[in-house]
Amino acid sequence: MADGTLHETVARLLHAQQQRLTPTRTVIVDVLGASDRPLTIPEILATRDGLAQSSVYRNLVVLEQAGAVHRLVTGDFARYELAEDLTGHHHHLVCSNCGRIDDLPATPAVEKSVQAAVDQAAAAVGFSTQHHRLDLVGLCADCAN
Amino acid sequence: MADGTLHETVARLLHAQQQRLTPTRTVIVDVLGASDRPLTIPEILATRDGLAQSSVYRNLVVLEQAGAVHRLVTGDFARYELAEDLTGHHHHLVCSNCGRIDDLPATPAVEKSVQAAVDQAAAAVGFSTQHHRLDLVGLCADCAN
DNA sequence: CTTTCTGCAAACGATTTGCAGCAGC
DNA sequence: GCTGCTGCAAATCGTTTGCAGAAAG
Repeated sequence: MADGTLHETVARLLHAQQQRLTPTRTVIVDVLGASDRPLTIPEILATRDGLAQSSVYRNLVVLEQAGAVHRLVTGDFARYELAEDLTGHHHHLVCSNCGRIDDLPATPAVEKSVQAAVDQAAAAVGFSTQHHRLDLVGLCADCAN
Repeated sequence: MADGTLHETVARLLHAQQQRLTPTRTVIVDVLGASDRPLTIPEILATRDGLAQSSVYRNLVVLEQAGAVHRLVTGDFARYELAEDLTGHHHHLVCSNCGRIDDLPATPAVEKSVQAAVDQAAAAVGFSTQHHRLDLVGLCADCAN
């Protein structure tokens, strides 16, 4: 997705919540958009000087409520990524040794069978599925040696 | 799994780490084993009187390191369940409205396609998969109305 | 007896919030 | 001007840890 389009899309999501696309929010969206994996708050802060920690926290809440950003907690602290509407559906590779998390683009074959078989089982117990999360836990290339 | 067998299995896991199956640990294992969904610390504390919060936290760490208990963080705080070795592989139904999490037994069909297709994609980027986590996010029976 | 477990209370650290100043409309 | 955003510092809250007594071997 081109940057211009990304900014426009986020701006639209924010406006729907009576929120603006401020400079700080633009920076956060750019940082997340430039990464191929979910980032922690310290990682976001480290990319640019002049970002206040509390502002990043606060804006991530706003961006998450607007549906532009997704929060995920796997280890000891939270990580953030652009919402799948903006980046496309994907899964995560979680390294059980070093905690690193990478993105793995979804494969159509898996998606289809997951949706079909699991949604059916879920519906049987009265659960209406909105979306799913699939994480693979194992050793990343570095930790596997 | 019969209770006797469960206790024996957990005791064996603990002994492998030079740890004992103490009364508090037995209680925790029983509480988790009696539940069909992962429990929070407050929920565990509420089931029995006389449990000290710090002891529960400390013993859950020990039980997790021994491989008897699994910790998962989805919302604002952690939840615990018996390890899949003891309960069998399953997925989670996460209610996006009330935060409730229920277990969903794994279906052989999905497992097979997930393992095959996703593991292959992961291996292509140098990742060696140990296991996977599949959560369905949506509305539980109560919240769907 | 020595080592481990327990419970209390204090410490910790990631995240949240109150407040005063600044920017946008 | 009024309303919302920012940054600082203080508060919050789930979780961890130090310590002294109790329990297990």
